[in-house]
Amino acid sequence: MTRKQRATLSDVASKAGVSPVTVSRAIRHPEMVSEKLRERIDNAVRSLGYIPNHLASALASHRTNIVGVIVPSLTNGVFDDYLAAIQDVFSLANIQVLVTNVRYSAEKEEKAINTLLGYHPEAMILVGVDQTENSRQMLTNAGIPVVQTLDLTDNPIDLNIGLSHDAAGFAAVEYLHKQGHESIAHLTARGDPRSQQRHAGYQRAMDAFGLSSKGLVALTPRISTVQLGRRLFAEVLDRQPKVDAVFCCNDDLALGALFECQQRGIRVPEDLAIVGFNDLEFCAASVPPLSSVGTERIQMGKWAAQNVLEIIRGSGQRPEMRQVNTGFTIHERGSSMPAHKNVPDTPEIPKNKASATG
Amino acid sequence: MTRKQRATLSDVASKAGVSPVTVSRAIRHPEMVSEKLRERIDNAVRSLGYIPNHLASALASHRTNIVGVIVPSLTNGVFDDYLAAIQDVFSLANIQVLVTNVRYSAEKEEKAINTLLGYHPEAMILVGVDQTENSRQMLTNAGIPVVQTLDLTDNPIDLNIGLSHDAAGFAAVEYLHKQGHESIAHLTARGDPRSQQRHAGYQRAMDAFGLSSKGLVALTPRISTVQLGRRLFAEVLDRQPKVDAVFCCNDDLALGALFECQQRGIRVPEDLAIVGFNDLEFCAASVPPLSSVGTERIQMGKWAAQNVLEIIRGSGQRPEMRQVNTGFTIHERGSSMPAHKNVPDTPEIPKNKASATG
DNA sequence: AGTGCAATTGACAGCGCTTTCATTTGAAAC
DNA sequence: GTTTCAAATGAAAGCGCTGTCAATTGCACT
Repeated sequence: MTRKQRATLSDVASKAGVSPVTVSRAIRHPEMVSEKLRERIDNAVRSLGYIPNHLASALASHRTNIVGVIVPSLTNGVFDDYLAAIQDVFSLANIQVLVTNVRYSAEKEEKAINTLLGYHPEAMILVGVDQTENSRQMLTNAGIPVVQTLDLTDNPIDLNIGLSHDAAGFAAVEYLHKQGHESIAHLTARGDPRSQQRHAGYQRAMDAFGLSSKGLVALTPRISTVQLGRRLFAEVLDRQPKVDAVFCCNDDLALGALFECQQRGIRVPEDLAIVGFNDLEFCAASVPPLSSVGTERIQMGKWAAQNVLEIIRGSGQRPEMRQVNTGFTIHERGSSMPAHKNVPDTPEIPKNKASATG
Repeated sequence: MTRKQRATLSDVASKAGVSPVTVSRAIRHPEMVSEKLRERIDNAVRSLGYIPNHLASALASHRTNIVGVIVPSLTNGVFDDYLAAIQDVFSLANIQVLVTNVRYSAEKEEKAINTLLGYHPEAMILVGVDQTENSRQMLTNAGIPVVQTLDLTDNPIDLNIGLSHDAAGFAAVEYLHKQGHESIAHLTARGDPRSQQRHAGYQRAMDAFGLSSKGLVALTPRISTVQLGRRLFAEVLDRQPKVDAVFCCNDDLALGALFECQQRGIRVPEDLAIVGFNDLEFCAASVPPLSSVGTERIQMGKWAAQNVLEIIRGSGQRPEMRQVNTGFTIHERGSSMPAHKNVPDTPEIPKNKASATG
C-alpha cells in the first residue's frame, strides 16, 4: 500500500511540460488541444495513473454530476428494476447516482435528504409522496429538480410520476369479485405508505360491493417476506376458513400465501384465488403462476431520469407534463383463473391509465 | 423553484456576526464554541436552511467520508443483505457509501472503479476476486484500504473475506451423494465467477465419487431467475429423465426447479432432491422447504465495513487477520431430506470453516 | 516582411470549506 | 490592578480544479 499522494492536475502538467489548464482541457475537451500536446498529456496521465478529483472539479465548475436517489428498500425486487432503469439513463450522461436506502422510515428519509443535499446533487428522485414537511422544505430550498415517483399526489414538490395505489387495490378486489369471490382476504404491510393505499382501495371496494372484510385482513408492521406471507395467511385461514380469495399487497406475501395453501392442501385457484402486487419475475414461474397487479416501475424510473436529464443538461425547460399517471395492469394467471377460461399465456386486463398534466 | 444560491458558510457567518471559521467549528466541534455564539449560529443555520457543502469540506479536509462499494447485481437477494450490513456500519460513522452495480461485467467494474476513485473514497469494498489487472493497479495506486469479499484468493489486493465456492460446490454434491443420490444435476449461470467455482466444485465431486455428469449440467449466460430455473431444469429432465437430485448455483434457480417438479408431478424429495445456494429467505418457506448452502453474507459485509472503519478512523492499524474464510453451512430442509430423518426445524451440517491469516 | 485573424495556450482568481497559527478575551490568582 | 494562562475567536493560506480573459502562436493573404 503506497502512501504517496495521488497525482494532481499540476503533476500531470509538469510531467507533460504544459500548464494545468491545458491538461484540464485536454481531458475535458480534447478537440481544443493540439494533437501534439494531447499526446504528451495522455502519456503523462497514463504514466502517473492520474484520475481527476471529482470533488474539486465539481466545486470549481458547479457541476457535481450527481443525482440523489432515495429508495425505501432494496430487499424488494421492485426497486432493483426501478434503480437499474434510472442508472441506465444517467450512466450514459456520466452522472453518478447516489443511492440511499431508508428502509421505509420517513425520519431516515429526512436525514438522507439532508446528507445527499450536502453533495449538491443536480436533482433528486424520491419514492412516494409522503415526505415530511421538513424534507419538502429542504428540497424546495435546494432549487433543483425533484421527482416523486411510484405514487401520485395532488401537491407534488416538483415533478411526479406514479399511479394510484388506492385505485389499484380497488381494481384487484373488483377483479376478484367479478370472478365470483365474496370472502376476499387482504394481507398487507403497514410500514409502506403505498401498501396502506392499496389497503384503503381494498376496503373501499369491499364496502362498495357490500362485502364484509371482518377477520379477513392481516396486517404486519414488518418487512414483507415469503415466510411472513405464509404466517399472515395462516392467521386468516384459521380465523375465517371460508375465505375464497386473497389479495396481497406484494408478491412476496402472495407467494407465501400460495405455499401455505400447498401445505394445507388448499387448491389454487379452485378453492382459493390469489392476487399479488408488483408482478415480480417469479409470479409467472410458480405453480400455478401467480396473478399480480403490475406497475410500470421501469418506465417510471426511466421517465424520472430522462426528465431530470432534460432539465439539467438539455434545454433547461421543464417538461410539459409535470405529472404522469402510469396506471397499472392486472396480469391474470393461473392463481386466479377460473377453470372455464382458457387463455394461453398472460392476458391482460386493460390498463387503468390516464395522464394528467400539471 | 427558487433559483437563489444556496447559503454558504460565510452567509451564516455574516448573519450571525461571526467569522466563517467559527461557524465551521460550531458545526463540527460545538464544544469549542461558547454557548452564546453557538446559539446565534444555530439560529442563523436554521433560518438560512444552511447545509454544508460536502464537496468543499472534503476537498479542504482530505476526508471525503466516502467509501466505494461495487456489487455485481442488486436483483439477487444476496446483495441486499450484504449491502445493508455495510451501510449499517458506515452510517453510524457518517460515512456515505457510494454503490455501483456493475451487472457481472469486469469491464464495467473497471470503469466503476475509475469513476469511484474520482470521488476519492477512503476505502473500496469489492465483491469477488476477479478484478482486471488494470483495476488492481488503480486500486493499489489509490493507496486506500481495499476489501475483496464473498470469495477467497491467494493473492488479495489488500484485505479479503469470503469462502471457497469450489469447496461449497463440492460439499453440496458430497451431501447429496451421501443421501444416496447418483444422478446429480447442476444448474448454473456462467456470468458469475463464483457460480463457476461452484460448478467446478460440483464437477470435482462428481469425478471424485465416480459419478458421470453427462447431460446433467445446464448452463446459462443470463441473469438467474426463477423462470430460468424452470427452463434449465426442464432441459435436464428432458435429456436425463433418471436424474434424482439437482444442485443449483443459487436459490432462484432452485425455486424454479422446484416449480418445474410441481408442474410435472415429480415428488420432492421422494423422487428428486433439490439443493440451492445462498439460503435466501424464501427457502425456508416453500413447500417443501428448500435445502440450501448458506453463506455468511451479512457477516462478510459487516467484517469488511468494520475493518475499513478501524483502518481509516481507528488506530490506522491493519487488522491482524488480512484474510478470513467464513465458510458455509448446508441447511438441510425438506427438499432433500430423506423420509426416515425426522428432524424438526433447520438442522445444520457443521460448517466448513477455517480461518487463514495473511 | 507585414497585417489580420483564428487557433492554442496560459495567468489568475475563486469555488466553499478546513487547517494552522496568531490574536483576543476572560477569569483566576496574586 | 496586574499578571498568567487557557479558552475562544479570527486571519490567511490553500485543497484541486475550472471559468474567464489575456497572451501567444501559426498561418493565410497582401
